[in-house]
Amino acid sequence: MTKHHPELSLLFHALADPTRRSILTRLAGQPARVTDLSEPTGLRLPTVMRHLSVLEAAGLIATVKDGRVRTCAIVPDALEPARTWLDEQRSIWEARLDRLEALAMQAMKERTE
Amino acid sequence: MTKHHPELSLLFHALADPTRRSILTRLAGQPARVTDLSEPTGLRLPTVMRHLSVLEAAGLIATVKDGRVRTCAIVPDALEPARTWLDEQRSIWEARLDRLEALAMQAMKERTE
DNA sequence: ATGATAGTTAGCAATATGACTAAGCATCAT
DNA sequence: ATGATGCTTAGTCATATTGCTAACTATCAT
Repeated sequence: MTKHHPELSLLFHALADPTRRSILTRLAGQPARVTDLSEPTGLRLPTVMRHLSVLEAAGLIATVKDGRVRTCAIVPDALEPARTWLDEQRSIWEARLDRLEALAMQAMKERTE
Repeated sequence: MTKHHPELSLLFHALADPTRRSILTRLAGQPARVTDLSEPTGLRLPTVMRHLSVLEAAGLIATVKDGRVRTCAIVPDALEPARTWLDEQRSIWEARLDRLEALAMQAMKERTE
């Protein structure tokens, strides 16, 4: 157990920044050039580039350069590992709750005997 | 749009660290003392404390001190905001895919005319 | 060929992160 | 009352993050 999941770390880290999340939601609407992403955020181009490379390293976006224009788009399935992990945890955490409940019922039962 | 979600940032940031994820899965099994969490990770107590305070700030765990022992436990619903955000994104991203698909079909249709 | 446009690279500054040691404080057991 | 135990605080260190400016490269339009 306790596996290393560098992929998950990259993903969650990428999602932890509000600027990057807003870039993602922007790209969810439609692909965009780097400059298009710079304007609404009010950030300079190099700063946006940094965020894009973090997103790309996490597999959340893909980019292609055509002439001097780089176009960025979301990678639809990229969120799956995060979702999967959250779901796994939820089921484990719920199982724990069920056990607690069972213990509580056992305790009540014993008290009435 | 483009709301600030400090809560989400804290959550994702907390989940981005493998040590913290392993602490969470450890706690999912059963509550534990700080020392119990220190041993398997091989980290010193102050380091574990730091991670615990990050987890607590994100609302992922709750701790109580009884005598000199602090007991840590997961907060079952704490992952919900993350799950909700991921689900929202997925539905938006999928809607975008549907639109792309519609466009592609339109293009094919026009080509055959 | 010149200038404007789009992106990139390099480097800086402030702050945050993640680990540690050393020392302190508050119990608990004897 | 004393020592061991469990946590806490303070302070250090190395590295990473997030923003910037300035200077560079590559393309496109004229």
